Amino acid sequence: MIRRLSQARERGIPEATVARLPLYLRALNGMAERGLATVSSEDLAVAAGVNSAKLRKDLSHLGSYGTRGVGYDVEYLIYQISRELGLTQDWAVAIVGVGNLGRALANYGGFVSRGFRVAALLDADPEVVGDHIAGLNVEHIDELEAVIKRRGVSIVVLATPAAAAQQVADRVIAAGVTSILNFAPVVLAVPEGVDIRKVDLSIELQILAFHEQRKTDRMTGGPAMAEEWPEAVDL
Amino acid sequence: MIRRLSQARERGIPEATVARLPLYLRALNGMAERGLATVSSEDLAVAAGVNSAKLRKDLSHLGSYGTRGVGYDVEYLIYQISRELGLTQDWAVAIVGVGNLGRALANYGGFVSRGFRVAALLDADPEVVGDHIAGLNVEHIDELEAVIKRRGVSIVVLATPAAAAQQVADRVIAAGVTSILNFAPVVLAVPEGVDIRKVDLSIELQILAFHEQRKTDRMTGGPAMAEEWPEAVDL
DNA sequence: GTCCCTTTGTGAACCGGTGCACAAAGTGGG
DNA sequence: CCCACTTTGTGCACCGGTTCACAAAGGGAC
Repeated sequence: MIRRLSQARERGIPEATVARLPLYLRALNGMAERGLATVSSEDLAVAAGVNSAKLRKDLSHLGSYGTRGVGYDVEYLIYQISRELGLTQDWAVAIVGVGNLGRALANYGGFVSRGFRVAALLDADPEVVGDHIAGLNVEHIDELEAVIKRRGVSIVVLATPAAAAQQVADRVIAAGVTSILNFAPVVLAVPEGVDIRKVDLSIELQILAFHEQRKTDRMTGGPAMAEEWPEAVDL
Repeated sequence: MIRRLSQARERGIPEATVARLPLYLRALNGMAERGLATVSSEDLAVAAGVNSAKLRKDLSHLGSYGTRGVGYDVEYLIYQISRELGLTQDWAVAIVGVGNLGRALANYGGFVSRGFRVAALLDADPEVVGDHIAGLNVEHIDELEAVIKRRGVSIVVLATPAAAAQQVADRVIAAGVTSILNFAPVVLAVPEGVDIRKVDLSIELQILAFHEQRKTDRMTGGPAMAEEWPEAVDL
């Protein structure tokens, strides 16, 4: 029988909460560095840029780690969030595609600091295979399955051209990887049980452009008047 | 009085819809290249990786651009979405911070193709100022306000170290920019009316790690047992 | 021990977004 | 012209997530 912990810590933390935990963690680390021992939900919420009720509800999903009238113990909360996110273990990450972006990712400091270790760099271009980047030797894509197995890679970052992404994804999934961070501008088709997260630089800019256009429209006059589409009426 | 358009095209497209429009646009461009004249909501939905009812509802927010029994005219829909997103005009983007990431962004092809033009690169490090990257001369951060004004920059991409991001943000906002894409791992404080979008590589990985941990936990046995926290009971 | 102050944890209303399911609208064949 | 078929556009029920507001819990002073 499983020992019942302090309280209702069911399996199943809301996705929206999971996405904010790293934010809280970062804020807490800053506070720990500045020597704060405890922090209130209000202060932590401000530091993380969210509302304090939301923060408390988020933390309540992990357990009851605060003290009423006092706040949260910074170190203890850091430990709890880290453990929940799985950052107390070390994750081997492989980056496939060593173009400009892949290189930037390989050199990005934010990974190492959080339990992530870039364990391999792979590329199809014989020109870059053999290069040394961020202390790693770039290996040929043919080695993909072997490298994943040998180094215990469990997360793969795709920084390949769009055309190659699906086929690389298929291979890493066949090799047993179930977590992929995709920077290629394509919608990947993956089987049930594989987690994909997508980062798309151009989409982010397009969303900004939409709002920017709205703002300047509002300045200059009526909505959607200046650039009327003439053939719209005939539809 | 404003001429009433075909139908209920109120100001205010749901945020979730806006975030998907670029996805549809990309899928449509692929179809246009392959010579398709029309497409059904079902086919377009599959290509964009969403459900077809959602797609139809999204498009209905722009207007009634489909033909029942037939589908959507590919070219016409591309035009409508582009116009709605503001991609029919040309946006001057400045990238601040020319480290690994800034360089990768400057060379990223996905920007230019969509009405975005990298109009300036800026950095504080005298070592990189004067370098030529992606056909542009890297300018000193002291020139920030002048460059923004002179080149009509309306969107700024922050690729600086975390410590510098807030202060650069303050300056670009003071210079009149109201749209910022932030890659620095900090929560920026900005006044009302300024749009910030944040891309955080390390957060994405942490979310993947969370799910990956869940998956492997489920394999190996009980939830959260192997790594029990011994001091939890004393709280 | 009692009272007052602070801050957590959460019930409940609310809100935006999703997906089903179907009526309305259009096409094409005979 | 009419009927059978296709596909859009949307009303409605549902769901996850946010926010408010407050009771419960702990700390500290006296």
